Amino acid sequence: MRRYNPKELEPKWQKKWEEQQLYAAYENPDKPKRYVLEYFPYPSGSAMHVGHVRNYTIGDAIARFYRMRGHNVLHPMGWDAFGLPAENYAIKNNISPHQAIEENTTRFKHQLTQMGFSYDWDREINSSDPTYYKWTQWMFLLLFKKGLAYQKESLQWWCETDKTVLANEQVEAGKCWRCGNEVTKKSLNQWFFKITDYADRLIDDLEGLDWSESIKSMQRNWIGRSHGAEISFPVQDSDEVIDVFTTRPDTLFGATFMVLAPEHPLVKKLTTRDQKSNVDAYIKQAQAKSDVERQDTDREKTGVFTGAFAINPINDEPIPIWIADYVVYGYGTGAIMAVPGHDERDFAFAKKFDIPVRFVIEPTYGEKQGDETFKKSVFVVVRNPKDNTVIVLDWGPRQERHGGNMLIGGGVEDSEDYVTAAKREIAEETGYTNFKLVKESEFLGHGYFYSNTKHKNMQVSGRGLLFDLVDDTRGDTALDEGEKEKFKVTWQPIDKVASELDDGIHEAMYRYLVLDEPYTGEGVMVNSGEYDGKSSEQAREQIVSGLEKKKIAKSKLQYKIRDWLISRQRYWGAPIPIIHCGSCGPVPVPEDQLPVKLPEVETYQPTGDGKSPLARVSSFLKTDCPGCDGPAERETDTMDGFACSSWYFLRFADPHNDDQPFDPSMAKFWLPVDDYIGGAEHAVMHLLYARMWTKVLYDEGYISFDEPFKALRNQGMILAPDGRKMSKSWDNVIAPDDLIDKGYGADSIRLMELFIGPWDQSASWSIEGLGGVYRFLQRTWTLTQEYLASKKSDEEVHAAAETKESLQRLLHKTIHKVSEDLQNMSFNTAIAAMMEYVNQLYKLKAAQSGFVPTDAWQETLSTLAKLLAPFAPHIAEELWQELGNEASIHLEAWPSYDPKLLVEDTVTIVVQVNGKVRANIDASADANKQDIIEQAKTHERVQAHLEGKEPKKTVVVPGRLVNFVI
RNA sequence: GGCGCGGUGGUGGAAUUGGUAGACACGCUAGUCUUAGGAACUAGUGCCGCAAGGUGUGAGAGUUCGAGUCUCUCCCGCGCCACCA
Repeated sequence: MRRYNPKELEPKWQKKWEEQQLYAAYENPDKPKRYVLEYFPYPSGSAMHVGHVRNYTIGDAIARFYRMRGHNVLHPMGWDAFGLPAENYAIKNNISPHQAIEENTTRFKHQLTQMGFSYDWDREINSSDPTYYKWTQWMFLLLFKKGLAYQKESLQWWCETDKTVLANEQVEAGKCWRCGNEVTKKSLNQWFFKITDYADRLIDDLEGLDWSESIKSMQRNWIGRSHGAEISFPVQDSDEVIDVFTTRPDTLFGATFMVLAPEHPLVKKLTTRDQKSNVDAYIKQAQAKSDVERQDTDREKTGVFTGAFAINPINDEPIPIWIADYVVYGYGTGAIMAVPGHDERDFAFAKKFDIPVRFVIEPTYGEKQGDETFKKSVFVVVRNPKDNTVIVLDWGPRQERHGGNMLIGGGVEDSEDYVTAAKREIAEETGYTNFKLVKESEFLGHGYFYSNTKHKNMQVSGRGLLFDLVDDTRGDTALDEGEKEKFKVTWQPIDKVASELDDGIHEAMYRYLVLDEPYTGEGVMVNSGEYDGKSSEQAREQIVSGLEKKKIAKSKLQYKIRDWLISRQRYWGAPIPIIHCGSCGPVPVPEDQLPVKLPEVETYQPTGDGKSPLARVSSFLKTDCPGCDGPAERETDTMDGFACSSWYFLRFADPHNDDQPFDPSMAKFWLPVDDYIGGAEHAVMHLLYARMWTKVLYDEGYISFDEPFKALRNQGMILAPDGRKMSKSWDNVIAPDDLIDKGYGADSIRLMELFIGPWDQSASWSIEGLGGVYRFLQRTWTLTQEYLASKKSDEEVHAAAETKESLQRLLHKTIHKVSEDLQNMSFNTAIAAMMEYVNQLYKLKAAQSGFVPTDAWQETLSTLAKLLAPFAPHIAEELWQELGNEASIHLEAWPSYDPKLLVEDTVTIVVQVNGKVRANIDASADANKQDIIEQAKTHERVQAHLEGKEPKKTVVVPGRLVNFVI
């Protein structure tokens, strides 16, 4: 009998498939199309490990499944060869990028081939090839002509290690996405793509996409749209105006100062003579801080007064203008109106610099019912400074409009002031008598609730007061017997209380009195002139529309996303197709002169002087202006590698086109991508850029869809067996090549990648687990070989109808399960189902001591091979052909199942007594309820638990269970 | 702090509309066979218990004949964002 030897049979089939062009994609309109795409790799590392391989295994299983189901599948592969990853690899290994790409793509392609992935290699693309980047440059010119590419001198992220500027998206927590070193800022003249023009569409169109919620939210987060208003504050005794952006125009009356970012251009103009030295010193100090330092939220607020004042346009009040580094220049207008009463940062700043705080919104909580009885009230916190605890009244479980954890509270009598009332309430409700007033809230709180003691709807409005316990002298409470039981007096640690309080007013008061936090929520307007009494939501609209008429304010959407900076001061990228002419300015390279080829150079190392190495190549640099024929210079920066990957999925539809980036009819045929598979690391880089370019092409009429990737599948990471990320520095990298060498074979690796757990969850690689799936393949192999051996012995076989039927039932059940699971991408359970199936086949074989009848076994084993084909294509093909088939299994139709064979004649019914399983009985599938109940009752274990009693109630779920309730 | 995703044996993980919790695999235990090898095969394996039985899906409550699954409260872990006005 032949031994299972993947080392021999896998390369054999890989070669045959290649010769037969088995996986070539054709535009056949008779079949439904399916475009399955995995992120194309940077050929940057020395090799791929089993973590990378998972991505392609998932894609290949999907591609093969749909191919067998009669779809016209496009499953291409290429190389993201331009850009930092590839060039840094070359620098590190001291070779030219050309050579690095050549070597790495060869190695990667070999790795992919030996894994047996079904790519149409005829469509292979390489983004560093002139036939490709010609069209990347064409795309640049398209953006340029649309006014979506522009040049600007500005301060940008600069990576000193990689010696280039970076886009915002490419800086993660102040570190370069490639080398992980801290970035600095540098001012250079740079090219940008105007992605901000697409911000709204990039957010809104997420809605209809089949993407994970987490990626969508990352993109929304990144684009950072917030709704608010821009308001102009005139500067006192000056013609200057300070514009601010705020999401809370309703707090305008509470603005008691303004803050400009230290970099704000108005700072120099506004600063008065006597403040100049302070301001200059502060600016200098702010500049010295790294951006990472500046973003540290826990830092204490710093800032200085400019000496100037602005006029609050809503009430003409002069308010001081400060500068502080908690205001960032890049967002909004780089200036804010500061409302310390209703913003935590402004509050902290105001406290530190003794700036007045004005409260203009009072918290409200609860629904107003309309029939409330009004009561002037107090909300009282009693603190024990000795152990930092406070009194919380526990009114029992929180019900709809009463109960829960509360502060001390109560009504204020006509003869009392707030303090007197509060003292009385403390004594009455808790018995404590010796305490002193510490703080009283300047604002009121308004609560609407149902009083459980008075049995009616109440409105309470009043102040919050904080008392410190002097000693724990405690007299009797003044409660009726009935009242006493309604709540308990408890002492709780100070820092735990706020979120436990069940009433919004109590919480707001507590936060202000004890935690020193301002009120940032919604509420009712006060100290706001004509807006007093309105809700803050209402006032927000009305204040803006009122000022809008006077042209002082306008409602505005503000975004965090910045334009995409695409210039790179590096050699290894697509040259930006622009010529700078002294008289014509920046002129696009005429389309017929594309590509602007990357010149061969002796040294390509980045210079670090803010210019790309191309600036040293005079033959490249010097050219004639296409406009006026005068002497001119080429742009020497290259494009961000992410530009190349922003349209590659389109090129796969028509990879050899010399006249266009792609034929629109081809794009129309294949796109959008149906299944896009890759890691989550591109959430806000590639995926955002590619969506933008797609929208540009859509707007220009080149394509008929405006989202490139219908479904996005982010596979989970494969970790090393030690649970850490695979990395050379940890020395825990597992390469598929080694496993293949050891004899496991690509099929086992592929199976393991999927069986290890749900495809979208990360998992640690397990060599023992790999042994498990290998054993499964071997068992499948041996079963088939034994069958073939018995067939050849030419014995007379007796077709036992009963066995045939059980084989068929088992088979159709398995087809059903594997098909459903594949459809739902439940690869791990699909594989489990096949394992179970093979285990059962072994048992059946043993039970009948051999393979009878032959024809049913032939069908069983051939179909098993088909089910295995998307996962383990080599062994599936080998067994298929050994079973006597000529054509490739991968051209076969996916097996279908007969629903009739899924229905069992007899079913196992669970018998429960009081919900606990007591017995299993077998009953025919169509038995009626009464029969089943009778049958269940007679079971001895059931009888023991029924104890001779008649069930109070009997629940029957047909075909599943009987439950007797006694 | 905000948003998103999770929590099931020794381990990775299974469980249609609520209906036998732990499929499948790893590991472990015992056995069979063997050129005694980290092979193959057979049986067992949530926990407590000799057993009958009890108990069990992060914790607590609720709905239900019945809850891993639904509702509420809380705890823990991971990811992303965060002085963004």
